[in-house]
Amino acid sequence: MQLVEQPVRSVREQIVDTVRAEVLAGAWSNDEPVREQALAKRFGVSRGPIRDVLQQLSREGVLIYRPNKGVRVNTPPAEAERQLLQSMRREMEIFCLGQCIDQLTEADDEQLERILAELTRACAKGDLSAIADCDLTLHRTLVRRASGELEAIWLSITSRLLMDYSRIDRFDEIIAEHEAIVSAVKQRDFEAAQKALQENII
Amino acid sequence: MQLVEQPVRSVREQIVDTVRAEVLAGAWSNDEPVREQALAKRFGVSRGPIRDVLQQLSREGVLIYRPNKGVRVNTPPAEAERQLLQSMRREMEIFCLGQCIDQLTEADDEQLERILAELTRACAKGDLSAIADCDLTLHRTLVRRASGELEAIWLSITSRLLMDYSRIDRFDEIIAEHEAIVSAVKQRDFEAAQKALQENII
DNA sequence: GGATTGTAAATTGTTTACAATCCACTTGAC
DNA sequence: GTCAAGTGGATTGTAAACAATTTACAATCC
Repeated sequence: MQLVEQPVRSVREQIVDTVRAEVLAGAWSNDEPVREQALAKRFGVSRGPIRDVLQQLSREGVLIYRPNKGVRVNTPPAEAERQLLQSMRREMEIFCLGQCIDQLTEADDEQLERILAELTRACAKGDLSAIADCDLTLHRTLVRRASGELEAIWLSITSRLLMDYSRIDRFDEIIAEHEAIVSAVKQRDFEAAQKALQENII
Repeated sequence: MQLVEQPVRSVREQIVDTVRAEVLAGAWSNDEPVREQALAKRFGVSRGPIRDVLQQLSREGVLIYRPNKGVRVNTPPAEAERQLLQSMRREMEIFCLGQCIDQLTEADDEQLERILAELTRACAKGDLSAIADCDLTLHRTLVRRASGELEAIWLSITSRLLMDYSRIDRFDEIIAEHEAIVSAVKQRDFEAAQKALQENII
């Protein structure tokens, strides 16, 4: 019998996160189509689960799907849309912060620290894919604590915003900004955490 | 060769819209699980496409998925979440209205009128499922004209908000509010349309 | 009697096979 | 030489069979 809520992510979820991180880091070409069979072979599963993965990432806006033509990497949103999405992302994260900050546990703090350490290591190595994944995961952890319902919406907004993540190169800024967030959260200082979030989401 | 953007919806999309409308109208029980095979038989397809449909509706928040246990109807969001989602929905629709109102064509006007007529007919018959579908489709049409990218996000917000649509019974108000929206849009009156939207999204 | 274990049916998850569609290239007429 | 239709390979869409998991119920033990 299972005592704690399963931290075990299904195979499909792992593939989703892996592919998303790679796309956000710019590892894939924008024009080249994504082939189902190639991914199936790479991850050692059949095309069925891969199709699920591609469908989910399409709904997130990371990939774009056209009937009978498969999927390809999506393009970043236009400036007007980007501003709207940015505004919505801020609104959501601050809401979620307010919802969850008072019921966070030490285990949550430790997890945030782990992600932060992983982010630092990824920056040191210049591993864009890992950096994108850590950045997303850190924010996502807070959102999820507030509401699993909102997580899916938040993800489809934020993924689109990070579509040009590969342009980012100021690693030191990334680390500093996320250190500020984690530090404020650990002290349960809502005002400071909110401020740190605002400055990170630009 | 295809000149206009394909108005032909795939079979899966049609099933998605049908099931969503039924769930929003309260036609399905909240506790009873949704069985893949039953749906496959009903729509005359195999389980593959049905699984795609269920996955999409789960990501929209209409259904909720648990590994190895299938899906069931989701519950409406809590009050705090509801207010956030409502605020985001308004923000999005008004943004989309501003983006699309100046490039709408007469064909768009006619489509809006058709949906409005369908909505009126559905209200006369008291067909909750059709009412929910028409309501959603009318707003969705405007959003889609502005941006296909935003449509998916908007849908996952609005579907959750309409999860307790079945409570609605003031059919005359529904008709009046949507008539106001369509009327203002047809006159390309942004201010009036914005006001009508604000009053409809409460 | 109540709890626990074992078993069979039902359901989901995955794979495999096949049909439909698309795409690039060839072929042929003009 | 250019453009059109045809053709073969590749890719996606669907269906059906198989494996893994869950669920309900019966049998067993204390």
